[in-house]
Amino acid sequence: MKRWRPRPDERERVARIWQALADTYPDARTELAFGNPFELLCAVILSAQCTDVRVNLVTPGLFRRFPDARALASADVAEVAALIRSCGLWPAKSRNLVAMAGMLVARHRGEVPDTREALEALPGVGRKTANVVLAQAFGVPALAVDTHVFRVARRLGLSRARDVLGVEEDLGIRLPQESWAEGHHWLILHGRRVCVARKPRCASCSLAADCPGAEPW
DNA sequence: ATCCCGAGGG
DNA sequence: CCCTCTGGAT
Repeated sequence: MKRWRPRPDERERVARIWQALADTYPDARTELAFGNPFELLCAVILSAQCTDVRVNLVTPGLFRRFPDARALASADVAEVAALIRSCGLWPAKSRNLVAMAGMLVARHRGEVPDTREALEALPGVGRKTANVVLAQAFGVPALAVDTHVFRVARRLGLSRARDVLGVEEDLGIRLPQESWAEGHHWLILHGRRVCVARKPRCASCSLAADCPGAEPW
């Protein structure tokens, strides 16, 4: 089995893409600002299938009532559900939040672990959520690939954009070291504002010069 | 009607 | 691989 290597021209293209995203979305860092890894982890779990606006609406109340893993671990699931109801998927999310906090207390002294294995072992935490926490809370090079990121990568025609791992590798090769925390947000914003699912606004896309599918779609 | 800052389960 | 779970946006 031959080891995959990015072609030089694609490396340069990806570098240009990151630069364009950085220039286009200088406001990305402030969109999700949380005080500690615990709050970040909870907020990312809440954000599944739901906009950041609604997440930011419920998190203040949630964290005031349950400030840390120890408090949340002994919470009544129904009370958590009531606090996060407007975020959607609340049956699973509330159950997972309490169970997740319980595991933080039982296995990690109430702290958020900093390894992929430990994070993905938490209930309600998959690869995407683990990558967000790794990158934003611990500065670990990990690109979170959600449906927005995946769609953008696919339209850009990146060589391994057939699956999530391929997208991580395609885009990760040229993400600047100091930008791991924001890279994910740039792509999210781009996927929401410009490279939208139904009718992408290619005319006002800052990546159009490097996108093979700029016109049709 | 379709899709989404997913994950778990069949 | 498929499906379901919520509510909101478009």
